[in-house]
Amino acid sequence: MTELNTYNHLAVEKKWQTFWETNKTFSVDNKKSEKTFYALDMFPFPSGAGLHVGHPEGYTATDIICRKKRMQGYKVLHPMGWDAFGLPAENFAIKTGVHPKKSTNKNIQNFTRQIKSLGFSYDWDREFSTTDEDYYTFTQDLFLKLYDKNLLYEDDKPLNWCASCKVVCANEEVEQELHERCGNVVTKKALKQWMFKITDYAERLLQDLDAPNVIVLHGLGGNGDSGWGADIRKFFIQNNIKCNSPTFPNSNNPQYSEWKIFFEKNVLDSITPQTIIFGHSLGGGFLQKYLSEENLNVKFSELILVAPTIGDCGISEISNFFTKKFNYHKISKSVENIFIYAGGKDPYITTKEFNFLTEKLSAQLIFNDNQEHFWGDWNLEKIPEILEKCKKILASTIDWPNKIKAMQRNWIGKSTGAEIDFMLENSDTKITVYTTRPDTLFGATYFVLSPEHPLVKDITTNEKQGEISTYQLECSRKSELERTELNKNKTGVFTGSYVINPVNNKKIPVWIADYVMMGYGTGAIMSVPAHDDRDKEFAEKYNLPITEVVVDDKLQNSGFLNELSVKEAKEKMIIFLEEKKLGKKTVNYKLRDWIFTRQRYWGEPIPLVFTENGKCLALDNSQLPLILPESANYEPSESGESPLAKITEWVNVSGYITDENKVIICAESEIPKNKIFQKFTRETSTMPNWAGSSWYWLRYMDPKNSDEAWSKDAEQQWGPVDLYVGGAEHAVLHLLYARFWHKAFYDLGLVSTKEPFKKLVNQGLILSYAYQRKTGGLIPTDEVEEKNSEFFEISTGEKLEKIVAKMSKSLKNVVNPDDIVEAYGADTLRMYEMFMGPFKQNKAWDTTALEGMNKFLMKIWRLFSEKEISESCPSKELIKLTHQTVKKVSDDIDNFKFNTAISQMMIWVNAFQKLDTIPKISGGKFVRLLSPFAPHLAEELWQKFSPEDKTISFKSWPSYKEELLVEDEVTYAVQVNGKLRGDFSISKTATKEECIAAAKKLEKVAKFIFEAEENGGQIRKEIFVPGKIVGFVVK
RNA sequence: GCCGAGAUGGCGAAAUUGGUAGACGCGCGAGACUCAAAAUCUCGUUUCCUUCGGGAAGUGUGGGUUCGAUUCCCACUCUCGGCACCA
Repeated sequence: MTELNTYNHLAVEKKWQTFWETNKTFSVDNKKSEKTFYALDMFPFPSGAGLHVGHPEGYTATDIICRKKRMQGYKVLHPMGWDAFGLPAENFAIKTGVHPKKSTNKNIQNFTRQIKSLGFSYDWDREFSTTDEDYYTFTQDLFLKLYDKNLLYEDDKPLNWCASCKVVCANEEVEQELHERCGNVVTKKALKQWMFKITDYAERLLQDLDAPNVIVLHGLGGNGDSGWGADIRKFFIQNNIKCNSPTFPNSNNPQYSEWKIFFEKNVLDSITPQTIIFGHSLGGGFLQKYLSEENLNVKFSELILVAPTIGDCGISEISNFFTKKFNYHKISKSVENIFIYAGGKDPYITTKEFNFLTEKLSAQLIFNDNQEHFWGDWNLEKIPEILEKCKKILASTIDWPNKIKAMQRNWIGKSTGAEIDFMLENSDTKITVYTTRPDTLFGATYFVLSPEHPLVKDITTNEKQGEISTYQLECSRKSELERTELNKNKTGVFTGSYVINPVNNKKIPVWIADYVMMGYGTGAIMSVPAHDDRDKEFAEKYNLPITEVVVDDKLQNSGFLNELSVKEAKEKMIIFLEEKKLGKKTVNYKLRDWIFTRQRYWGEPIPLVFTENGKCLALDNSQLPLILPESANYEPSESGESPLAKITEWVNVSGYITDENKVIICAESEIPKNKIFQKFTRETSTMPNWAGSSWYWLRYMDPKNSDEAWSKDAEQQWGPVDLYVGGAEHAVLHLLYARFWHKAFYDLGLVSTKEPFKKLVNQGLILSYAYQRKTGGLIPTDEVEEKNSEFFEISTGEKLEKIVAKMSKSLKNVVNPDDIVEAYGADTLRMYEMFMGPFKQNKAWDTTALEGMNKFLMKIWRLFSEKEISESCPSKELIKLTHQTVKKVSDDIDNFKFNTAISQMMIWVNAFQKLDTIPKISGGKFVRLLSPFAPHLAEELWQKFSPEDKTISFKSWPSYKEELLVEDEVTYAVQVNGKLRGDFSISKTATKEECIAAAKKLEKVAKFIFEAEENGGQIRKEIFVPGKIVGFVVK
């Protein structure tokens, strides 16, 4: 092979990486731009093991999309950084004695080298680590903002304790009773901890998972199919959001009663808690009147009143809409948020009236001096404030995989039911239960308290005291795991007391049993063994009575509920309970507050101090960053005390309290005159590693800002993240915490969107092959030999099965990206990982297929270096192929179908390699299509096309012409009775008759029709699908 | 048990308003080039039958709708992932 044709991937890749780095090709500034795109990879924890081949999978996908967006003229924010606080770094430090700061920095260096070797187009000027003082000063600052917002409290209830890591963990970090970090059993331990009130946000975290549906109500003389109302509908439907803009009857001469009937028939049912309603002019006026007089079943999300009529405005046609004053209080209670868009030049409604309405509805007013009535056939472009609003709605609507949304819904665990009060027999003690089936109250035949319920000691009769205490002790000794594992065999003890069923005054026995948990509902249940499996099992074991109250969705033995359906009975029972003050409708969540503090060294110190009286105060902002002390003994303790607690000179400090009730630490000599010098002790716990990752996407927008975590301008410019790519393992950890903090930031006015991540995509895992014995044991790869596509264990000769398994050191099937880059190059690794299979699916690593990809890239190299690039015009066929390829690759990138995009590029190469010279116009398009996938090779090739360009990165993305995609001649398949019998080619302009005639002429078709006719059939039907199929039905 | 995703050649997989199932790649087979090998190129490669023209079957299973179903509907089996005594 000649020197000319050798592609030296090591040299070429290094050359371009250096070029991009020294020229800061991918750096972006924050100057305002119309077309921006923010793509984010879940930033990695820089582990000592280095990069896994799974990392580049997601990184390559975002890189492809970013490189394409840049070529399409977008300003692209594509950052990378390090999530470097946390247990593994610290555990490594304890094992080796190397300070976590040192090992972390070393790991970051290694990760940086590895990631840079793959040629991703990150803006490295925005890089940071969560462990940087410049970064965690703002983690602490934000913590204090949330503390001031009263979202934190101290609690000393028993919580999850990992004895192996000697650390408390959040509920989200416990998987099947095991600590997700180390796999050891988690036990309960009572420790004082800071808790985040994530439960305050439960409803919003749940609701905002669902997309809104938008309804637009037009005004007087308007309709749903013209003007900006129709534009809004188009806008949302194009973005996959349901939108309805109905046309009201007789809109030139409207009657309220007629509109009301129409609204109730066509719109009302579609109103959900996620609904957003735009009402223009009379449409807004109508809705005010409707909400003022009628009750909706649900409180909807947003009401956007655009130049709303508010009363008699002198237009005779609508006088019947406003016979009496609105009940503004009732209107504002029907909806979460109201916005009013008003214009200073509105001929019908005065500014004074708008202000009046805004105040009455506690709405937000968006006022534009120059707007008139937002009317007519104007399109959305002409009403920028409404367009802005639509974009905001879209930005707050998340496009996430069902799986992740389902997991979050499940974790939040909302249920609706009732709390019902039961009275203890012969006593005025009241015990409340929570149930989702209030309809079955007549079937409650016994009553169970959790063993930890505070009332147990009060209600236990003297003779049962001993038995109960023994049982309680037994339960407290069981670990959570045992309690769950033994769930097949329920246990419990009778307390000796009875409660009275409030609907039938029957006395029912009170038991305690550990299948009822203190943490959910009220820690007490009414048992309906006929209609609950767990209650039934328990009742059967202890011979408790069972009363059936529902048969085939009909209530029976249930007094006033008899004959009702379950749904009706639930409603009626709740009304009954509320009227008699025996209970109330209740919503319950499984979500618990977020246990935030950790008893470890390697985390952000918490900027809180305690006075000598034990009062907790926040540090003044000027005290940040509160630096993690350098020379700590970072061994954790058995007691759950943080290693920081041992550094007495750090813990014990003095200073004074400011007028804002914040603490400043200083020497006595520095105290202002009117302040008292006093002692404080610091909070010694640290934050969990989730803290740093709960706001990092915002820091990338403005990473060098030393005054604030991010500026408003930067946030408005880039937020929210357009595309977020990472593994599904963070479904209820990072992704829930991040949404929670972001919503709190939204409430604080720090961000302009309700959700942080617009589109979320999870890549599949990259797995490896492993070899399994019949008995199930896995054999390391190097102890296996292959004979005729079968696998045998070398030592025993036993036949093994090839299976797919996670990469692991012990199986010796780990692939190191460094080795691949060295041997085949970054482009090969990138292309291979994209070609392995569908992006979202798990895939097994196959080295021979990787080699195949390398061959493909070398084929491309030879195509453009061995053949002359000519000015010749490609054939019609090849022009068509090139345009098809442009379309396919463009569409596939947008849809994360990288595997088929690459297939199409292979088809292109296979066709063009048959030529003697490569037409420059086609080749240039191809190289640009290739560049997001294999940027090094593409840069190198681009020099052959356009040596005056420094880089291909900003060349325009190729376009295609729709009309060139179809041929002049099309091939029709011909079917007889649904079976393929032949095909023919014909001009694409041929008529149906011409095609059918041509089909009948085909020998085989004629034969089958003839045979059918021989058997007494005839042509019953002729089918014609333009451009595709001609069919005959012969019977 | 509940929720989510999925099942197509020897293997990874394509195929969306229902219209030629298996694109593209890996592997395998044959050939060309070569002293030879590697690399490269060309051809073939769902299964079964075949008189070599072709024919039949075929997308987890069983039904249904249709001229026509991988695609839509009903019932079921299995695999993977998550949650789980949540009243």
